[in-house]
Amino acid sequence: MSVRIDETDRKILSELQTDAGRSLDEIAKAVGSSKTPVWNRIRKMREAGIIGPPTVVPDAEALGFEATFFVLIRTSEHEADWQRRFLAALQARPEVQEAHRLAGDIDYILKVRVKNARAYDVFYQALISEVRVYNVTALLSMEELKSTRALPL
Amino acid sequence: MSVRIDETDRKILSELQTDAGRSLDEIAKAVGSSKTPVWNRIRKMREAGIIGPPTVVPDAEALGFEATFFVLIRTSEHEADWQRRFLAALQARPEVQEAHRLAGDIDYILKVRVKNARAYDVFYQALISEVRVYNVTALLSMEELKSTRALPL
DNA sequence: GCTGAAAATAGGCGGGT
DNA sequence: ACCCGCCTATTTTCAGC
Repeated sequence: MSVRIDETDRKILSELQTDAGRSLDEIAKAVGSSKTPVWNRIRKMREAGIIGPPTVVPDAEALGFEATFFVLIRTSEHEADWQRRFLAALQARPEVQEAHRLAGDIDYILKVRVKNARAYDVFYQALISEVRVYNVTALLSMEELKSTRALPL
Repeated sequence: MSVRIDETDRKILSELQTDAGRSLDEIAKAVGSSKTPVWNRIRKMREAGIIGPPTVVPDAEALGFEATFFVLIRTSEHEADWQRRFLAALQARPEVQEAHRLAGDIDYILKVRVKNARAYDVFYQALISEVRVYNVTALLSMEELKSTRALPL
């Protein structure tokens, strides 16, 4: 399932992940190639699922999402059914922007974006009423120092 | 500096943050409006900085970035100069995808994406050689259950 | 697999309502 | 402020090399 990506593909991705709004001509010039081959490579990478659709990142602060929490979760339950319900709950809640299953002491970490601390409490109460967790620690972000999804290609 | 966003703007943002690749006509139809007003609203939101340029999210796994760490950092140093250097180090390192200054016990959390555990160690050694930290805990992600930057508008 | 051009489509802009 | 249609740029396809 691993895909072979050459240097040109990497350059194209690098351009797209910083600004996908430019014309093919500009991107082609930036990577030292021409329109058609660049277009073909992008199409192939889309089909291979290496890149998703272009998206726009809204400014959370400007839209009133002023509270970000990182939530560390321990659970004592590790049965398949519990996991399935927990996963479904995370997927269903739009305030959960990231969810990872971890190795070690802490079982899960979530990144939760909400309008304010009050809204976090609503989320938290709803979550623990849906699935049983052993211990939850919420870390409140005071300042977002960096936020990107760009990979160092 | 707060911007007034009405229901139509919210709908447009909602469309754009899931797929910015569709034509203006399609988006206009989806939000129940027409080309010109939608275009004007998008332009205004871009100018106001509410949305950045369209970008494409590459599939990290497919590109060989197979290790994600969440790094919890405690420090004893809180002088302005230390903070400045720490911030500069984070900005300069492309493997740092997120960095937040926290309230409470733990001072900072980072999300670090690297090719493998070995690469994380390289990053870690480089970081602690640049800035002094008191305590570092790395949480290794076993599975990315959810990852989005979309806001619930 | 690249080039260049042709066809299809969407962005951008002005006038009208 | 929105709707409509024109013009232009860009995307997408397809021939030939």
